Amino acid sequence: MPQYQAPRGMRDLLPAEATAFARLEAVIAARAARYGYLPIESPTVEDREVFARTAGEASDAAGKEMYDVSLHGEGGLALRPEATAAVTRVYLQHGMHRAPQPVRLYCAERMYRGQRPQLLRYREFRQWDLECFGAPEAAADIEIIAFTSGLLAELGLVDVRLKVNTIGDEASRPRVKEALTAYFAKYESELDAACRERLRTSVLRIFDCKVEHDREIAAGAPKVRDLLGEEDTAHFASVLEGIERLGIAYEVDDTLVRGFDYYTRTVFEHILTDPAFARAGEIAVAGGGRYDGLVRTMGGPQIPGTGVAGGLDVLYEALKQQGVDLGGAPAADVYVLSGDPADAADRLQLAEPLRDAGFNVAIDYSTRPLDRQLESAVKHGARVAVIRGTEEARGGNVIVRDLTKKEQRVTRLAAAVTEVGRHVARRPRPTLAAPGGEG
RNA sequence: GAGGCCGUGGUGUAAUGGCAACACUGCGGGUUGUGGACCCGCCUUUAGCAGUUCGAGUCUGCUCGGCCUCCCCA
Repeated sequence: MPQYQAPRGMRDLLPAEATAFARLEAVIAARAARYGYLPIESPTVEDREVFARTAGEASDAAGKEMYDVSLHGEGGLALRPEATAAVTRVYLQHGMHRAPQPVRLYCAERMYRGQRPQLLRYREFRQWDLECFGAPEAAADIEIIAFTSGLLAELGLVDVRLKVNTIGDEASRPRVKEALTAYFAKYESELDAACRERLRTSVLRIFDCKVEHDREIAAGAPKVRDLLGEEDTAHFASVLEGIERLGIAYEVDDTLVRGFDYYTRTVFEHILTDPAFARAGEIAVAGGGRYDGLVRTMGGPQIPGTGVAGGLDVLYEALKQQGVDLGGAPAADVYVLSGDPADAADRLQLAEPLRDAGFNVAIDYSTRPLDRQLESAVKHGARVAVIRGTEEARGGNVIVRDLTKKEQRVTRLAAAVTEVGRHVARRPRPTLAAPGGEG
């Protein structure tokens, strides 16, 4: 065991995984852009209250699981456990509620929860997130769901199912709570400790309980949907109709409620169905819903919102489990070698035009014998070796050797780029200019 | 946070309480000298700290870490 290791529940992404995650994020970001969602980034650290006030007292993520941050003994800050409240803070702080609505925002950041680590559950994990502010219409919910289902399909994830439910708006909430509290109170002595606590703090979450007897009790509870007002019902009907029109498979789950108290009306989750992940609970690869009271809760005006967040770590594992090719770290295309132990500067100089031409070029810095250098180049995954400092490669010549075909050719130094190009493709180079006009 | 299982070089494995072994990888050296070969050597060792014992990788306790269940959720 090494002396130092990554903190509990946090992990390092090595080149192959780091590359795969970057590609995954790029696919999601591009899709978000296609849906008109603009990227933002926000600090890893926020005022503790941003989460504590919005998530609800029954939420562990924004309660006992929060990572408190202190500076010189002063507290009040926390590592963000979820995205929505943080993005809402950004929205309000920068006066985006006075920009043309709706405001559609996308981000992909790391989240932190001080939970006990398990498979696919880390203390530091990555989430992609879409938030749409200022759109009360069911169409916004539908689009968010469509985005997510489409994303998973685009990536090749098929072992997944969509659950949808409505929990009503804030006007219905007192009626819902009253009815459910009255029902569950009759069984209070039979409920387990956690649910007795929820009876006081967050009745709806009793539906989340996994204790068998509690589930039986919950099965007899009044359906939330039957307690809602006309507008809630109409909204939900529109959502369902919309998803159907788009050909998205779904199921209504009467007991689906989410872990944060700010949700209103629409809630949904995309659940993994592969047996490898089908444990006692269900693992959600994405989930979200509407939060029409959140902006006001945070001190802003009454502005509705709807959004979705998904775990990148979960997504990555699910795709891998399903055999989707996630690629690996791009190895160097070209390795520069030399038989001359004293030509370090020449090797460096030789690599530059190749790099400018778009090849990934690594250099063997050593003075090892040439065969060792070749062996090393192969083990580093290079496809082509460019060799100088030998008998053949003299007077402005270099050898370009295809390491796969084991064929080589002596060429003028000036023609090296062209010759290498016959064996490996140039890689596209990112630029600063926004493609397709202003971004 | 609660309960359970587990932890041997970089990786994968072995070792009735009695000399920690093997394979692969990596590094150094050699043979060869434009490659995946062969030979020699090295990688400071049983996650850490205590304890029981003549003697601990093996037994006990604590700590750290991983996995599973509860909890919670991505």
